[in-house]
Amino acid sequence: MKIDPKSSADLSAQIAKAIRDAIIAGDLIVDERLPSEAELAEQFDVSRPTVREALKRLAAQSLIRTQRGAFGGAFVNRLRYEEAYGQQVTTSTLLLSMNEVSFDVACEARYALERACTPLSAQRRSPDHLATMRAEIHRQGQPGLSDESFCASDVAFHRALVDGAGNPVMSYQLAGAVEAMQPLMNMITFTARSREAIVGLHTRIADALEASDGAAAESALHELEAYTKTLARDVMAARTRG
Amino acid sequence: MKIDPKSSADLSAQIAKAIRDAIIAGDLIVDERLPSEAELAEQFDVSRPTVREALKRLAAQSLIRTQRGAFGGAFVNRLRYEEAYGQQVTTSTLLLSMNEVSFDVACEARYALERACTPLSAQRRSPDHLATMRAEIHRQGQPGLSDESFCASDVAFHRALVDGAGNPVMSYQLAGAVEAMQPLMNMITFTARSREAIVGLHTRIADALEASDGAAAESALHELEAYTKTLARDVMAARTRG
DNA sequence: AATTTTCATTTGTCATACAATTAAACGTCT
DNA sequence: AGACGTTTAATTGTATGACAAATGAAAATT
Repeated sequence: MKIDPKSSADLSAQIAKAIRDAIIAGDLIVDERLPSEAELAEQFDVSRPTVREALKRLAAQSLIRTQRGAFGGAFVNRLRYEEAYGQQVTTSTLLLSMNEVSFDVACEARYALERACTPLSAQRRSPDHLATMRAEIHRQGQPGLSDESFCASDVAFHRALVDGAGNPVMSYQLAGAVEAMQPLMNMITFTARSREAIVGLHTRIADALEASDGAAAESALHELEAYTKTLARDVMAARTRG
Repeated sequence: MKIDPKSSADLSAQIAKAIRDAIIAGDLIVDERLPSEAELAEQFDVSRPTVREALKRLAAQSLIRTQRGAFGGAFVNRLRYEEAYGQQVTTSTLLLSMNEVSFDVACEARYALERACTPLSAQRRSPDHLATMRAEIHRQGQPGLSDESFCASDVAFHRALVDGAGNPVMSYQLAGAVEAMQPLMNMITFTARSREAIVGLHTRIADALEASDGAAAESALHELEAYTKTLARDVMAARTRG
């Protein structure tokens, strides 16, 4: 685990990279304790603040966790799905907000990936998943629900759909695609009429999954994608006129 | 932009969160310069090393970049697809390696998502994408190619397939799913016979995309998934016996 | 006008010190 | 002996001050 003295990069970045590579390569295993900051400083021949900056970089990626006190220190962190979700969502959200991604492009990606889960979800969804979907559908039909709550419920519904596929890797991958869309969706004003249409499509999806009919669910998702794009287009048009 | 003095979390983590939230909320826009470290230290009422640790956390997520010298400082970074790819791949790779995800589960997720790109790729792939795929297929047929190079070429092939969909958000989302599998794929020894089978399926996929036949491409991808799982099972079986 | 020099600003790094936390080791009392 | 509080050593968290290195602007010089 060495650093390149003639590199132009920050020392803390180099040290972070060296440790990160060691973790990825399996030289440092989960829950293994890294040397103390003082020891690392000596090993890399830098000061402790520099080592600390490197460790904070790794902590920001959830690669390590630190614990104070005697027998504390920095430990290789087992990356949990939950933490990975969070990073995925943050990254995806920023990517969408900073790169002028059109609503249609983001929407297309999201629904295409979601449809990929549908056949599996039709086979494997548990009664729990179905119950969650039904509950969210009911919630979406409540009058007086704010647009933001409606969106949040929408995300919960789709998340249940994705989780129904019973593949945690897919759930993780989809988290970014679905949740990162939420800020974009929040720009839409959902009229009673459009909510009714969406609830109808959600019901069709839930029914199809209950009947283990993947194709029907996929078809409803296609329609939902098209309808969502239409809603967004209307919002844009109204905004341009106003 | 405030921090909570009674929180138990590290000050640097709180400060990083405050700035990150400001970026996500749009209070700090792309290329905007943050106050100098000294000013931030004063604003948050902490020392400069603490501020620096916070900034390094943000730099690790590519949220900011720093520049030395007069009129230098920390700037809000435009998150590029390339950087987002990198983080996605790192996170996904660690997730797969640390959570004892079975090969089948990872493989299923990858091919399911990839199939989601196929119909779009069949419609939109450019001659360039096709040429890349053909080139990689040719490469994969070369005798004397190492297993690692074969895997790398495989990734390049599938990446061209995904990019062919012409949706950068999908390409970004898929980067993790495809590249994170590589370490798992590298465990497989590809015999001349199995390479031939894979090249054959790749050719079918390329042909289907050239003919704009999404269904045929999807079908070939399904077979490729099944075949890959079979290969992995054989390796596992051999390892158990040996 | 072009070039060089100076200079102020800012990040990068170092050294040192102290506070806060924590678990183990130790000692005391029952 | 065992339960329970106390000390202690190790380690991270934070602060202070200093200097080096880079960098662009401004001033001085040719």
